[in-house]
Amino acid sequence: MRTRFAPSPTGPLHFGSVRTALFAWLAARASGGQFVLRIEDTDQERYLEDSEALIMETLLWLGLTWDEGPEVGGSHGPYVQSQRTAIYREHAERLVTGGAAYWCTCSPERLTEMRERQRAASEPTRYDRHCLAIQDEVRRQRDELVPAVLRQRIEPGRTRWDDVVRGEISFDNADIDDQVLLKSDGFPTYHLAVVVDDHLMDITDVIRSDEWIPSTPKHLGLYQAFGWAPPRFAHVPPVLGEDRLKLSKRRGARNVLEYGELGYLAAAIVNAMALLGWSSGTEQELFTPAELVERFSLDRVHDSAAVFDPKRLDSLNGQHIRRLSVEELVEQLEFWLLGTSKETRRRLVPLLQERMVVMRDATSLAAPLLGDAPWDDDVVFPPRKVDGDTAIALLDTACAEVESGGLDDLTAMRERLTALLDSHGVKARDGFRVLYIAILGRAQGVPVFDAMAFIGVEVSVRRLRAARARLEL
RNA sequence: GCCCGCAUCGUCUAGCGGUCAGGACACCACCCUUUCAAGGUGGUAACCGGGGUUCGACUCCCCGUGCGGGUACCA
Repeated sequence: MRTRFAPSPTGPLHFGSVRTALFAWLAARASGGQFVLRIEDTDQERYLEDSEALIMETLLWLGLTWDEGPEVGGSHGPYVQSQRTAIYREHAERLVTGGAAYWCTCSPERLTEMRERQRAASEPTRYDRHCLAIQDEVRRQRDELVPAVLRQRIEPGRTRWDDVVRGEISFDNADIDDQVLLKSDGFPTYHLAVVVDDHLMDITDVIRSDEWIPSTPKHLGLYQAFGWAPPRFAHVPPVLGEDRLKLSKRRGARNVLEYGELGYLAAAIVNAMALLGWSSGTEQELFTPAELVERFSLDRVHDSAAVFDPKRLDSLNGQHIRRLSVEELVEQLEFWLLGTSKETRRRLVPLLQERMVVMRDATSLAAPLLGDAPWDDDVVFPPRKVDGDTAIALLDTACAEVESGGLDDLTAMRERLTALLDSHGVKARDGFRVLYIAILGRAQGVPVFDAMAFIGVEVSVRRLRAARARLEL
């Protein structure tokens, strides 16, 4: 199987477009075939600088490597459509010769008016073939350099295909427009380019978003006109935002790379994307990319739109983080715990790992251990259910404990402090909040005894005393 | 307007004529517990509506409704 991802360089990739790329990649990898990356830059007006690099960076980050395409090359290149214009021109000629395409010099104004008329008459809007009837005249106009487009001549009949995810779909050709194949600037439209390229690049399975369903009959018509066997088509459902609208750049869908900056793991993103429209059929929901490759198949792709749920991503990301080995996490955390040594991170990981949803959480969780622990603005101290006397006694005792080597045996120290709280009639769960606030600056965070062991005797004592001082005021 | 597609808990989904309609996320409760998490246990929660077909429909067919997409010299 050979599949491809063919984005147009009109901006960064969002969750929905990458999900489609992922399905194409998984299908190729699952079959042991190839995955091709092709840049569809036939629209010069919408071209956006840097998007090509951004697209590749995104794919690479997620591990969606391509066997052929920009950067890596391949035997079916070039892989950028703007470098293939001669190929399209040549194929367009073949269509003209075979009678499957014709030139049209209709003005945009006439076209607009025509469509309005059709709409008013409850007819489908499609080209009325005005120019087809006067080809001699059109030829003369073209000689005089009147701008012209090449149109596909749609044959009467019915077009049907067996879509890999949708099943049979069919269209009455009477509803299909005589599609523009070559624009007046000489560039091909998507429709011509995609068919020529998919065929020339030996793509066996066209996996694309379902917004292409209505233009598939045109593509099928082109395959027929060229005398080529069409590929299989798999139209995958769209990914919707929480507003139930399709994710799009225009509506501010987030650039996938931003998830990396937020601290999401590539593996978790891939996992979450795969679950949007695909399921394994088993109850397993946590997958590594390798496991996905093993299990994926196009025929298990669901056929209705999926709303992207960020909470689900969070959950998956937390699970992937917990699946990481200590060494892997130590490695990955370098960026989030800047300036720390590997050894330091090794000591931190056990305290952080099960508390992280995104990598970025490590930064705030570890902050009181790596630097100062300024008190949270709305911290209540002493906390509820703990009277001042008890708090003072606990702080003083803890201080003494720490100074006399209590950090060498955390369990024993904890037990003695628990006993102290007991004697004051305060529950450990309430009383120890005093310690959390003193050491971490707030009542939640990494286990406080481990935190004290990490920051050491001197810093622990200083923080305990500072907290104690607040109670005397 | 015309064409196409889709329809199971709030969300992602399993289901492919006979199930107490299963799982995950989220939510709630409890357990564990030095906080927060993590983990464990349990719970609330769904087949869009109407007709058929059938001994029997979430499952098949039709209609309606809703939603999505297309309808460009954009992809």
